[in-house]
Formats: sequence, structure tokens, C-alpha cells
Amino acid sequence: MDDKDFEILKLMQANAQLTAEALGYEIGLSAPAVQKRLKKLRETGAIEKEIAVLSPTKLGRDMTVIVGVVLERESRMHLDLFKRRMRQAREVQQCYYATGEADFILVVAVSDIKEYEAFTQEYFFDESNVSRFTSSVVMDRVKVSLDIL
Amino acid sequence: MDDKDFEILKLMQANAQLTAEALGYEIGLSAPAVQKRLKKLRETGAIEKEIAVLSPTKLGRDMTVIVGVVLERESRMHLDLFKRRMRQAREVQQCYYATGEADFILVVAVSDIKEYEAFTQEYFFDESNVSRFTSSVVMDRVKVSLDIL
DNA sequence: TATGAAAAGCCGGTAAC
DNA sequence: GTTACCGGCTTTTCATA
Repeated sequence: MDDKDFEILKLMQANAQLTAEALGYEIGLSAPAVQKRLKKLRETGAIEKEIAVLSPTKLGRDMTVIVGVVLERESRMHLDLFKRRMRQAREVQQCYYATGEADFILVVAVSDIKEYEAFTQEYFFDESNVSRFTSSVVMDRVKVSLDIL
Repeated sequence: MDDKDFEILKLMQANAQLTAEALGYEIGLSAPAVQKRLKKLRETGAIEKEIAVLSPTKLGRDMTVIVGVVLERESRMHLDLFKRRMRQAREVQQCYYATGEADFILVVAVSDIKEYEAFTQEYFFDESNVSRFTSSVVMDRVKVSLDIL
């Protein structure tokens, strides 16, 4: 893993549609050389996956809520159960188990407040282990990316 | 935009490497037909972009911190300035302007606590407009995606 | 020996029908 | 939605450090 690899990763995390030729042009390598590196980067897991980023506004799911969740009981079993529920919940874009005020911090994507209310009912009230939760409604998605380089 | 389009989007947001042929096989359409739809979905902006998701652990940037920021002054000018700084900050993966306790909620990706401390110094202390901020260190990235369908 | 460059065959994407 | 053409990707081979 050298500088060229990092340059490839940096370009690919912004635009995965770039052809090997275009990448090669940018970093000064032939197309096949880039292909080889890309293959290795995918195999070793440096590139986890390639995904399409959809437009929340154009698809009518443009309400985002940041939720802080405090659990009632924090045993290993209860934690794992909550994690599993969050992973499978369609509305939950992101879920972090963290230190601080809240045990879990969620990024929830819904169509409107009604759908959000239904979500809280299903996951935070009915027979759940949730002690309390705070909702921050997003007014502006200033920056949204998964870039790490 | 019909059901077939939604099916394509759902598959593409999970894996943008799927060929038109594979997509067509899944949803019962010919490859060129899928191509046509994909082109339109990209042009209309339903698909904003296609990106590579990199592995934070394999690339040594595996510390994530959720930050709540309260500003000193909340005028339009100060808000815009802060937004601009967050957009250009390499460490800031995501930035939301939201209701509730904090004015802004950030997802920050760094290598270690030292780098995080440097980040807070640069953006929250020196001549900034930040009144106070809270840091939640992520112990488990339970779920991280940008899926909206 | 390992790494990048060059050439040929193949697969997927684009455009006309 | 199908067919034909074109371009990019993969693989093999070759050169080089």
C-alpha cells in the first residue's frame, strides 16, 4: 500500500465511476496497472464496497432526525438486542454506540414527522428497553459523506 | 419513475458494481432497458453519485466522534461561516444543522484522540464562534450507511 | 523477481431501430 | 425491448529495474 494506492482511494471515495484510464491519467500510471491495484484494494477490503448515493429530496425521504437513545438496562444481551433491531430497521441510516449522555446515537431518514412518530412507537415504546430519547430535527444537511481520506 | 426504477435504486444503493445484466435479471428486464433507466436516474439526480466506501479500520482512521456544537452568536453570517468551515474540514464526515440542544451535530473521523484534540483546537477554540461542545466517542459503529430506500 | 507497460480477446455499455 | 457497434476491462506476454 503506497502513495499511488492512497491517491486511487481518495479519487474513488469521491467518484467510483472513474475508469481505470482516468485514474491512471490523474496519478501517472497505465490503465492496467491501476486495474491491478484496484483489484487488490477490493480484495484486501480497503475498498469495502461501491454504492450509489441517492437524493433524499428527489425521492421524498428528506426528513432527517438525529436521535440520542438512553437504554433502561445496559447488559450485554440488551445492548446486542438493540443493535440488532437498529441494523434491520429501514429508517435507521446510521447507529453508533457511544460514550456520553446517550448510549446510542442514530441518524434516522423518514418522509415526514408522521413516519418518524411511527418509528419511535415501534422501536422506542412498545416493549422496548428504551429509558428516554431526544430528537433533533435536521434543518440543513450541511455535509454528508463517508470520506475518510 | 415506476416500481422498476425503485427496485433498481434499492439494489444500486447497496451495490453500485452490479452490471445492467445482473440488475435486469433481478427485476425482470433486459440489460439495455436497465441501462436506459440508469442513465435517466443519473441525469435527473435521483442517483447523485457513486462512491467507494473505504474501511476506516484498514486505513487507520478508525476513531469516530459525534460532536454537538452550540454557537455563541447565531446570525445568518455566523451560521454560514461555520457551515463553510465544516464543509472544507477533512475530519468532518457529516455536519447537520438541527433543532434541539446543539445547533450543529457532527460526525468526525480521526486516527486517534490526539488528532481529535488538534481538530477541536483548530475549529472550536482559536477565534471561533463556538460557545460549547460535547464529544461522544464511538465505541461501536453499529450501522453506517446512506440508504434511504 | 517483482512491477509496470503493451497487445489481444472479451464483456458490458451506448445508440439506432 | 432487441440488435449491432464501440469502448473499457481482463489477461497474457514482454521489458526493465
